[in-house]
Amino acid sequence: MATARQTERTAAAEAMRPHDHRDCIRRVLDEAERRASEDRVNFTPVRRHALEILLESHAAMPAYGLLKRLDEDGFGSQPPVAYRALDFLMEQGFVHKVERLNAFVACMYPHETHTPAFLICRNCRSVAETCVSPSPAALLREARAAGFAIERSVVEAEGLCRACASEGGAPCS
Amino acid sequence: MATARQTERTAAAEAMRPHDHRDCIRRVLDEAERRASEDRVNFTPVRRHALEILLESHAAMPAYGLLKRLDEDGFGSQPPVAYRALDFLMEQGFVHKVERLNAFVACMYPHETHTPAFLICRNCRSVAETCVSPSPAALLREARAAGFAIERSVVEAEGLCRACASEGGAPCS
DNA sequence: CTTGAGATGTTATAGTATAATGTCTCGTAG
DNA sequence: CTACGAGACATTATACTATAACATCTCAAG
Repeated sequence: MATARQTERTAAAEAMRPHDHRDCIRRVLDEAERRASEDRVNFTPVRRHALEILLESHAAMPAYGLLKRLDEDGFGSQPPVAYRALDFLMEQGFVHKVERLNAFVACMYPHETHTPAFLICRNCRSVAETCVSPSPAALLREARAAGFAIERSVVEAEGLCRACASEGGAPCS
Repeated sequence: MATARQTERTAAAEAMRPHDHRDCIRRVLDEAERRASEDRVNFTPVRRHALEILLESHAAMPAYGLLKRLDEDGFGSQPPVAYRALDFLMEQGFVHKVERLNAFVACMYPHETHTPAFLICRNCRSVAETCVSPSPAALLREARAAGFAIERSVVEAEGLCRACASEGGAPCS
């Protein structure tokens, strides 16, 4: 597990650092492809293309931003086009919704179910996803005491990424 | 700190259990009142009444639900009425937004700044707030490695509360 | 007095999401 | 072969959430 831990430790740092983004895209897209065919789900062109669009950056994209892109690329202009694709991608775990932003990001860890945690830059909207352990022990204790069955949870942390901080809060290039 | 820990351990259980809710209301309202006068902020009638409305239950209330109530009680019918009151209450830490629901709940711990964690029933929308420790160590490590400065964070856990589970998922009475 | 900040009033609009219904396609059971 | 049913997609309409922009009021400090 040495490599896994290494990856986990530096995932957010990597996501926020300039890097060859085509690698992210290819890696995640391949994995999604594989999972989809394995699970016998219908990874149609509009769904695949929606994922590709979301993979283009680590920033969260609003549904209507995605819709605009899909429309430009000939997939239709009505809201359900985007929301249906997003619903599918979220069901498969390929995409997460960042509630704080009402926006969506491609999952960087599509290979495993997990509790996502996000570092959300309030300035440039970049979103670094990290794999943290499932809900903290304290929360699980609380839930058990309350007879509450946790089905899914998320951690959303808002702040300033390194790039925006060093620019004094100015927008990212 | 024995009492504090006791409280912390059972907070969610208490919130989700039937209880004399007037105690919650009075306790939190008194505390808010005290804090407001201490901080010299203007706890105006509409702001106070908005908090009272949110305190009436442990369920999350949408902004337009609050607005409807405020309107019925003579405080005006336009969206800014509700959103301004909510902005104030959130700034003071008297109210939290539950992003998952686009809805608002009165804070049960208005006496201290904290990282809220919510147990959100997907069925009846009841929200139990618990005081967990600030962001888990793993997330802080990630953030530090990424040069990301966390300013605020929240944990939102969705699931089924005891009441809804025992009713087979039927709505709460 | 006056003036400036905070609170509120009012109108308009932007942004997010889903309901409801119909059509199309394609695999498959009969 | 063909009728059926499920899933995907098309289309229209509408509901819900949130903020911009500007006018007015009030009251305490200078």
